[in-house]
Amino acid sequence: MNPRRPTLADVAAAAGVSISTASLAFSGAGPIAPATRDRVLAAAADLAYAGPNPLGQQLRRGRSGIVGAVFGDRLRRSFRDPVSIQMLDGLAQALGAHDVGILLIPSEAGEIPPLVTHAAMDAAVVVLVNGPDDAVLATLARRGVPVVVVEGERAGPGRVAGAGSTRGAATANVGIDDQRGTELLARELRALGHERFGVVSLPFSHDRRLGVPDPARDPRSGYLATRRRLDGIADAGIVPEIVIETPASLVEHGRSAGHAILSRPDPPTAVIALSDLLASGVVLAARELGLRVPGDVSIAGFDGLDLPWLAPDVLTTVRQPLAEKGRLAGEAAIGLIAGEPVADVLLEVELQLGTTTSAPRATFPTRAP
Amino acid sequence: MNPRRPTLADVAAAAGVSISTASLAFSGAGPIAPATRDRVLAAAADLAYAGPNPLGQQLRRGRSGIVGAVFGDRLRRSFRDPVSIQMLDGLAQALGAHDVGILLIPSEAGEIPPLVTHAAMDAAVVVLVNGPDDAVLATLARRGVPVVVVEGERAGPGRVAGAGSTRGAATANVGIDDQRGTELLARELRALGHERFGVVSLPFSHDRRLGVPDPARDPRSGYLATRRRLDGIADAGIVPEIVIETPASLVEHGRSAGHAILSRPDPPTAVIALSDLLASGVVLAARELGLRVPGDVSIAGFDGLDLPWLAPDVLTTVRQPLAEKGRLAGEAAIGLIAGEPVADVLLEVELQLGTTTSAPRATFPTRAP
DNA sequence: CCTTGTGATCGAATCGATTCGACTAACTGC
DNA sequence: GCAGTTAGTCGAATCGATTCGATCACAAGG
Repeated sequence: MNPRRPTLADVAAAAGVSISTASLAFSGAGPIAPATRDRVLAAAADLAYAGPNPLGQQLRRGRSGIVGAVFGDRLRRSFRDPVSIQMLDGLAQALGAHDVGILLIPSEAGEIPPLVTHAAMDAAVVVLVNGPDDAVLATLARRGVPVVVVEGERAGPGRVAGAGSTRGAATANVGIDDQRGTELLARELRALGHERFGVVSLPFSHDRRLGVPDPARDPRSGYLATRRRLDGIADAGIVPEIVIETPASLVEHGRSAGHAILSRPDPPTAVIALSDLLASGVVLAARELGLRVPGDVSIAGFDGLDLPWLAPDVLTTVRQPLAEKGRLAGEAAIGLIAGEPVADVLLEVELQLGTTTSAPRATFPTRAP
Repeated sequence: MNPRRPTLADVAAAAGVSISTASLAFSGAGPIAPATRDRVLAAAADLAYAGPNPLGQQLRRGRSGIVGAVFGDRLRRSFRDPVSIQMLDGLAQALGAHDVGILLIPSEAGEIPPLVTHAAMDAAVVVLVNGPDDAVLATLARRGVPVVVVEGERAGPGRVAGAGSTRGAATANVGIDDQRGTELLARELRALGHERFGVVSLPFSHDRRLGVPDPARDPRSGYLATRRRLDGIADAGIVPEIVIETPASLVEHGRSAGHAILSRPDPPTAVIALSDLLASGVVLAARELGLRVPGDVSIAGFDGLDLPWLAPDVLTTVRQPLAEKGRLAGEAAIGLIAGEPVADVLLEVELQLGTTTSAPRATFPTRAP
């Protein structure tokens, strides 16, 4: 159709000015006579020139205006979870305020997506990290891409980025206090009088399965947030009677796990699920089994989501500031790109009591109905 | 720290070869002696050179390797809907197969996001379009970005892209047969004996509200998919007793609308919701009002999602191939980028009967319990 | 009248790669 | 032994912009 899109040079020629002047007309960075600018813009309109080619700008500036968002799974799975979405929403807000775009990078287990190795990005936000030696992090470090890790290794005071031989670029951490969250929850349930616990866990590692964890697979090599939440339960001095690992934070997995736990001969009186979606599945399972919540079994979650379909029940849970977490991750990325020193962030969580927890049913029936 | 990242020129110098030869060592496009290549790669490893700078490649190739995905709303809202997610998942798969990344572009009502005007992209996928004169589409056309429209204007046989003065780039359409979908659904309910209908609608336009539609606002200027689904109901010869517009496809909005419709003095016997999420909210509302589904009221949706929390009910709905739609949109984008002619796609939908619809309760009670 | 200052414009270098055409040297075939 | 290939390498142009420093004209100041 058309031989070629017009370039700044074409516009300059048509307006009878030099390329540098034409550039000034668009960027406004430098003195230019209003008449000249108008002439250039008129010529641009004439040629249907839609503004400077971003590719040229990017090369010149050494910036792509893009931050990669690496999620540790297929989008279908990651994004069925409102937790990821709210995070992403906060991230988009923070980056959008600086005209920075988000490049979506789903990362299947174990593989390094080509986008991680080849795509242009000024920084990356990596969510759901396995260990600190994650291959994705290593690749990004080698490329010199500044990285914000969300829910990764807990930051120490004197933390230094870039392990190994490769001098990696700057790194920042953003996360919540998972461990304290489940500890609060577990202590609360203990205080209510519960002594026998079941736990429905998030996946330990990329190697997803459903069932009772295999001791041979060390949870300590798995998702850090999962490990911390389990540790929090242990911190409260609780040893669960049964732990069931799920392949993902989804209602249906919670439901299966709930059935597995609650249809045992003498089920625990309290079930802690490591996410709200899982917990809501456990509530559904309890209802299906004819158990009253919290009369027969107390159920608690983690995240603080709105779960409209659980009405009239309201889940007892630990609220974490999800959008805030995303926003801070975005701002950290912006800071790293600007070359500023960026401090690690650990967000506080908050116990939020709902209607799904209460004291366990008495072993000896009381006289009240 | 380090003065500057090494470039291909540095590597070439270190290996004692020319820049062009060094380039060959990485790209493999052209003859090169194995020994030379090894020398170059060794030098690269030595300098911690992580491969050619994408920015340089992009400028040279004239391709960014990025497709923009424009969603007509905040991510938080768009992505709380599994419909968008599954689409996005299919899109990511198709584009990922060609090493093309997705740039996320949330687009608030009315505004043109800066990313649409400034970001580098080889093509764009635009979802949830208002009218064909959408400002975003116009901007992309002016920039010469090929566009795949999902759920936009229905394609005619001799469709020509680029309205107005700007010779826009190529365009393709991908969508489903919404109209036929709701028509099937409505006919089915009619065949069951229903005569009095309520409709819970998706938003008509960006101007979101909740309530009975204002006749002053012409739905014909709003979301095309919403309009088509309403038209399908009309095609079945049905005039609903009440239509309620919701601000978004979310369970809680369906629940509110369900309460509004079902708590009327003499409610309709069948409610058609234009999405499954809305329909599931209506089911919840019915349960809360003590109505039996489908005994007292039949409820149907649209999309064909898994709704685990509705168990043991299974929604009667119209299944649309969501991931497939995303995949096809991605492949269309790839085709447009390659400059191939791309045909419009209209995907078939399928009526899927569940447990939430049946014949209406008889006006004269039958003797059976 | 000459100097100094300033606003407007331009030329050329630069960002980091790819790729075409030219050149060299070694190798084949007669 | 010489013409014709061919594999390997290199120089230079190119992609489309930004930006620094130089130039030039004109006005103000002494």
